[in-house]
Amino acid sequence: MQSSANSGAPTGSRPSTGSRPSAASRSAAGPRSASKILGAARDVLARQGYAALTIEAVAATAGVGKSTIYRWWPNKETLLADALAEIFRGDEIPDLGDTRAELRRAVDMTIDNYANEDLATALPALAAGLLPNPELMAGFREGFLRRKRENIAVALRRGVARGDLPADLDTDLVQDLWAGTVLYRRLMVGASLDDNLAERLVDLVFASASALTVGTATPD
Amino acid sequence: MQSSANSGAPTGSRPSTGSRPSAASRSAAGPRSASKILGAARDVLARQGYAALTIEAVAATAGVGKSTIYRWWPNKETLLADALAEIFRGDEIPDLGDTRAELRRAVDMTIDNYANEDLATALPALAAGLLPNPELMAGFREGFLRRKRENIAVALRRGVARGDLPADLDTDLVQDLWAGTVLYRRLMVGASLDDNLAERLVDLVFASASALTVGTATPD
DNA sequence: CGGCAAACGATACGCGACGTATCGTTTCGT
DNA sequence: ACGAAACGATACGTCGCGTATCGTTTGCCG
Repeated sequence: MQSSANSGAPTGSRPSTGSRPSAASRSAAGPRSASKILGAARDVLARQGYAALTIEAVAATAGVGKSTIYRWWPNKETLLADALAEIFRGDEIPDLGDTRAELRRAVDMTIDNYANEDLATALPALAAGLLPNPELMAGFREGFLRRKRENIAVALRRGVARGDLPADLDTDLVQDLWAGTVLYRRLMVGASLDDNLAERLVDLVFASASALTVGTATPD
Repeated sequence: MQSSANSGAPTGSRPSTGSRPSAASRSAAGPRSASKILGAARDVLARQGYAALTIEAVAATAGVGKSTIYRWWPNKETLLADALAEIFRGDEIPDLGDTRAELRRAVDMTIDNYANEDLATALPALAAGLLPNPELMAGFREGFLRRKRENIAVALRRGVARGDLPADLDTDLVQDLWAGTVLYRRLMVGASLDDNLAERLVDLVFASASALTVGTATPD
């Protein structure tokens, strides 16, 4: 589980520790309880579901005062964002020598992330909560999405290098397609996320090279 | 705007009026204020945003007592579901004689629905709120999604009949692809929903017929 | 080793929203 | 004109957010 390598400082827009890593030689303060708190958030989510995921429940579960949480995260959303960033997987895709196998792995990873109902609930709820606040939303995208997407983009580019995918493949659109379809099915339609879906989403990329390139769709 | 033809009884699991449309000739009790309330919900959403969309705000805007709302909708989610069902468009696609033009119109309609930030926020927030309650979620899918999707499926089937699309096209998957990508871009990525995107999503269906059929993806 | 500042836990508070309950009033069909 | 259904107002209990206060623990630095 490499995506949770960071168990450190919260990203709650009040950087405290992380912001001046060089200036003050020592001390400079920092949370002693961040990992305990994020762990408790995971716990509450897993055991009692998203609806029960309140700051007060997390504080109680972590054996921590509410004030400690609010000292490091400005609000519920930022805490939840940090907790989800640790839960959702977005690992690097190893070089398997086989483009199709790598892409299948990328899709499977997305599907796994949504397998749990509480995760599938928490992510859109969080995103919707963040949307009206551009600053928080930007932080969320940076901390939550960027790395995962880049890891998959690397695999896509390997496929391009192998000649299996078109040189001007739009790696962003491909990922939006995958992740969007999976999210939409899970959240809105309630359809199953099975092997068949995964396989077809991979097929799609191979079958529709012309529509997934970065150029304009219909050059005239 | 044909999708909002129903301005009538709420779907809040307490059907009252709507459930026996034939039995009692008339009267039989029913909300006199449903349309006022749903209109107020639209109003609050449009004018003050999703965060301000509370039952009490809707009641005040509608000039209605809170109790009247709770008399017909068991909770906030069901009211919101009915309000959104009236707001989001899902019209029939007219027969234009041109498959590509019809599909483009379908995609544009989805994009339009998400153009407004409050709508783009409200829908995933609502869906996430309903997800833990299967009964409410089922009602929402029935009342909100089914007609819109069927209208688009009709256009897709016309394309099949014209020979422009493969006979075993998976019309559900196609729609998940479109709607999912648009939702994901809007909600998670923050990317623009422009003509280029619409055009490429339409292209995708034409270019990847083999991956979008109802059969198994990889027959062996 | 002693001191000090940061981090901490507890607790109380104000606020707003949900959802319930009560009650007198209006509407409307018969 | 009557009565039932729908209504509006209002008060209430509960819960969770986020703030504020305060005394206590921790651990680094001299």
